[in-house]
Amino acid sequence: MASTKVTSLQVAKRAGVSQSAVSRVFTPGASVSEKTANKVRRAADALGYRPNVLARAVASGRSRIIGLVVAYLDNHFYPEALEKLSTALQAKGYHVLIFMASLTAGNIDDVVDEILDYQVDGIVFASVAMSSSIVERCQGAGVPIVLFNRRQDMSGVSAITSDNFAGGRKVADYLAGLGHRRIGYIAGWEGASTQRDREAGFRSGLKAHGLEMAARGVGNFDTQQAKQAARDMFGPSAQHRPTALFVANDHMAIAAVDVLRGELGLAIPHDVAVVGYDDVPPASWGAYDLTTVRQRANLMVEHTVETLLAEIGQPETFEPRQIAIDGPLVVRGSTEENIKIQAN
Amino acid sequence: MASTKVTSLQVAKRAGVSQSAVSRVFTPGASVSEKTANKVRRAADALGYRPNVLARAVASGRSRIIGLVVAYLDNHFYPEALEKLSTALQAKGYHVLIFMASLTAGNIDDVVDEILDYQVDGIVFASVAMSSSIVERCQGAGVPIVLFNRRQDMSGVSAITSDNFAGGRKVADYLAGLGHRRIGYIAGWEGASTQRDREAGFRSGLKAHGLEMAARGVGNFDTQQAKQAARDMFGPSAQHRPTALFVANDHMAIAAVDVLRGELGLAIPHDVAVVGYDDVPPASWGAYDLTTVRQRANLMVEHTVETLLAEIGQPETFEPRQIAIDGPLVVRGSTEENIKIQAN
DNA sequence: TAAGTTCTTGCATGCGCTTGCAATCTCGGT
DNA sequence: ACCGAGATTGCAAGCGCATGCAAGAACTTA
Repeated sequence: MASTKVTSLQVAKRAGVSQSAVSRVFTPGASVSEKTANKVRRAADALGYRPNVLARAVASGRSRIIGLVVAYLDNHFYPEALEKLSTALQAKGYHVLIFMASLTAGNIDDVVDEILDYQVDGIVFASVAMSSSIVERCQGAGVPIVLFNRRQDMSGVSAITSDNFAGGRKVADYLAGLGHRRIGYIAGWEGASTQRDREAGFRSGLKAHGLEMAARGVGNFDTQQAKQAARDMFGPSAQHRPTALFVANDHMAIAAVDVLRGELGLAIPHDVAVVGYDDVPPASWGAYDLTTVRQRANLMVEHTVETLLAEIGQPETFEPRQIAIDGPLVVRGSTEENIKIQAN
Repeated sequence: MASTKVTSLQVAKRAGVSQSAVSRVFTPGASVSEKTANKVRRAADALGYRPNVLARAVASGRSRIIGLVVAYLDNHFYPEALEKLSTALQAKGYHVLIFMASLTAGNIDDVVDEILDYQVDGIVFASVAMSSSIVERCQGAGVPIVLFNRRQDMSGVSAITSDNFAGGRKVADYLAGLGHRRIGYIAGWEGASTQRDREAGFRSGLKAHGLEMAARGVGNFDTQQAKQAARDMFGPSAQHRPTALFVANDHMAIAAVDVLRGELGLAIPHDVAVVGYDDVPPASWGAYDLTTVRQRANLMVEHTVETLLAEIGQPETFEPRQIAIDGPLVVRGSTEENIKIQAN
């Protein structure tokens, strides 16, 4: 019904109250009597009035917009997280403004500037390499930030990750427990804490069993590189092939499986057992049935939202949090023949 | 360096010009001399000034925010599209505010209200069922909309899709050409034009070859339902199994393959050839190697952006566009034994 | 019932920026 | 050196809403 742009002033006139009264009615916790609130609501409904979020933002200094910086959406873990994050924030009255840090700027710093231009109330960095200049900029602007799926040992910024060290360790324990003695590893990108922690945990686990990494390739979280690493490690020219392979994430692990099985004709798990990390949906698909460490996206998102909103709410008393969420090892057919208990 | 919130007024003072001069310097196409522009830029840099996008938005009525409504991100086609869309819009100076229409409201109408509250300059609906009330609301608010991957035969709203009819037809042509005579189909959700068009094209293609659909299941774009449909169609109790199966999208096709191969022990393509639709990344993974019709996400996004910006730019002279982009049939190993020419 | 509280409400101002308008400049042409 | 067209510039009035403040209303308490 509403023609265009109904303002609070129009509602005020129709309701016979002041504009500020209207504003108060739409501001939770403001002081208004039931009576005027009703008058205002009636008028607002009749006119189809809805507060202008942007005007509200410039007036109040709070935009209820959260910036999300994300590097790539290839790895299915991120769309999943994005979906949950957006939904969770929506439920709290916030909304997500997306910024792709990938191809575009190359320079995350530029992206951060763009975000700040929008007066966001907070920023979530999903798997993005931080620099101290970024942190400074945000802190200078008084904008809380939280790292998602990345840890940074730097001036108190909050970071939510899964417990990658523990996860890596679990993999080592598990594979060693299965009797494997020659275990290879395909690493992710060194710049990522997820990679470093997973590998550290894995090595620590191996060590505890008196083992060492039998071979190491680098995939940089890229499928092509992961494939090449798998070829190098298991190809015809390779000697002393590992009997088990841990890959730093599922995305690469799947690529590796394709090489092992499709190109090299190896049977999984008979010739080589494969373990990934993340438990993205494709990991459970029949053709891969990949043993992996689950990242509990739900929990991670929950903590991310809670942490961010906590800091937005109480900037001065807020203490940065570094949360690492433990996730279970999900055993599937890529490591044990008999495992066919598949849920679905 | 900047402490907090540098305003145009501060820049103006420092540069010795009026506040409006500063504004003009940061407004492309405004009238400013090189001389003052330089003074202003120098001052702005020194102070670390950046225009407040929100204030600009309320003053000018243009927010440079595009709302994106998306139902689910499971189907990998959407993250991909989202990534490209966001990147493309970013390049044009716009940004994407995400709204999940899935679990949350149930009621898309509420989501639309929320979006409009943000004074977005336009809205992209990705695979969302539209209602005329939504369209009215947006038109009433003067906000251009474009449907992505959905068509709606309704009051001139723009819609960008792939040419699903042609795609379905190609599949029929192709399978018939391979000699298949009993071909099954697993449908998507009836409410989606993609489903209807693909099926219509497919049927039309079969007919041209003197064939009819040999079996039909319904997957509603959901993997579980697709699996069940596959079981029903190819399970032990089924008779006259089709020799080929067309599934309305890759997401379901992969699930179907898992059932056919994993549960029913059928060989693909020997026992049954499978074709999907979308060409999402997993379709090309070694374990599936799925023949499919490619949706050219890049082109679709390009047209979406162009259409939206065209309408934003010239609302009065704009003519709604319905664009259907043709995509090639990508032949892989799920339909022909010898196809192992895989790009990567 | 009067004094004292606690609630409500309107006023006025401002958030940071855009933009129509009118005044001022700049310059080429003669 | 003078005039007019076009380019610059500052002024001031908003954009739609939030919010401190002070005045008025409503409610307590004795």
